[in-house]
Amino acid sequence: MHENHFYQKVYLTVSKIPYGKIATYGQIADLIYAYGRARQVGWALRRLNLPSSVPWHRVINSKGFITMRLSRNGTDWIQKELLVNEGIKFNSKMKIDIKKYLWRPK
DNA sequence: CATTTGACGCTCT
DNA sequence: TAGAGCGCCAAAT
Repeated sequence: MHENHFYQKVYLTVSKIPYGKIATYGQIADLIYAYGRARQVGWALRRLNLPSSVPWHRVINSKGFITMRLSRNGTDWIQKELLVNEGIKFNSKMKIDIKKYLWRPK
């Protein structure tokens, strides 16, 4: 099916984010030539069965926050823990300095 | 089949 | 963390 192809491209691109770096949903969409489909990138990551070899935790929203939602069933907090383990700092508002950690693929 | 929801993000106010 | 409105569209209801 077509959407599976979309998901595979998401996973492949997310897998390229280096340790200690982060990317945004919109950035991943851009990289797979799916401009405007940031929301679907989120859907693709939500579908992963954890633990996963795909570094899903390195994708955050464009505001520099992890999207905290009850419906994530705790995976939002797991995401924070994984990022902290990679040396990523959060300020008192739980915001990440995107400029400092953003992955800039060459 | 219709409507709502949501791991998004941009513009305008 | 401003917040509302809108476009996006797969999945859930």
